[in-house]
Amino acid sequence: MNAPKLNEQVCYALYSTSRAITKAYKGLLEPLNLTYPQYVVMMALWEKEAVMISEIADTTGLSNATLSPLLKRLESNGFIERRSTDTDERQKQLVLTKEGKTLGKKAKKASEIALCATGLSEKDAKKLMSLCESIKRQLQGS
Amino acid sequence: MNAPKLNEQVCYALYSTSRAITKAYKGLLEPLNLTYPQYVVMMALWEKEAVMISEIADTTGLSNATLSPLLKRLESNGFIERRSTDTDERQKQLVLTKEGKTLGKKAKKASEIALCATGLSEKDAKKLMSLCESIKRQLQGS
DNA sequence: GTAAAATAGTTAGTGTACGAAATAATATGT
DNA sequence: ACATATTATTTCGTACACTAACTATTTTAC
Repeated sequence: MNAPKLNEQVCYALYSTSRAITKAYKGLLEPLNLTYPQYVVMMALWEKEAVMISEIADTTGLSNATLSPLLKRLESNGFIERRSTDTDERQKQLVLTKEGKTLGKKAKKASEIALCATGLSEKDAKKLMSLCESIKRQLQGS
Repeated sequence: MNAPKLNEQVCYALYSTSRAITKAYKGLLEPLNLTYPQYVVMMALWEKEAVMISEIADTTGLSNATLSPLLKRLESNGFIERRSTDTDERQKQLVLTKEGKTLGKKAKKASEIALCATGLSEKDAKKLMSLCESIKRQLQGS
């Protein structure tokens, strides 16, 4: 039958590998009280400290609709605070709590273990990331 | 601050690229009445025709809990049938309907357009897939 | 031959993910 | 000035995605 085959699909390779990695991260992030998507959002915050929700949406590529409840969970876990701005009542600023900042250092170790677990050489890791970047650029453009 | 950075993470590169591709597929699969995960399951079925649910779980890496409702949707859309086996009342066999088989040919075109949209050369596509395979192997083993 | 272990699927509960509609506040055009 | 448009975020509805608990059928072990 002339139908697409699972093992020939670049897209499936990325999809399944991404899921495998998320699973591998689970054990590393659970002690930190984070899920993988929450960890992604925290990474965006560790780099910038005080940002609006839309900025996080831009840098992570996650939709506002996804972020809204996720950020509430991060807040109720005590990692961030959401305060509205003085100048514009619509936008909300995200600020790391002391606990949220501390988390950054612990997470550093988790990310190193995870990279190790992939078994990638530094060169392969770089290659993989550049291929991914090129795909994203291409898809954005079209 | 000594925290992990988004753009240095192989894992995030895969995670975000996979999401970008799924989004790109959306427009291609919508006319076929399929979501991306449903399309993945259908690919597994187009290769083997009559299989048990656990086999699909093995080949796709999706959990039974994920597959159970997804297969119900595929059934209610008329692409597959789920019948229980004579020999073992527990297991259910998945069989493609005529419509389900026809879908394979239409999907072939969608998958080609999607691969094109990534902008990858054949060589890069192969490289990417082999890197992904190596990561999955490594994570499975540990 | 029957109690206990194993197996195949489903269900429950939590947390993404997204598009589209809703809400609320600010900016703009006349 | 004030109706209209724009912007920032939330809510709604649908569909994954996973672990753990449950149900229902075999196996197996004694």
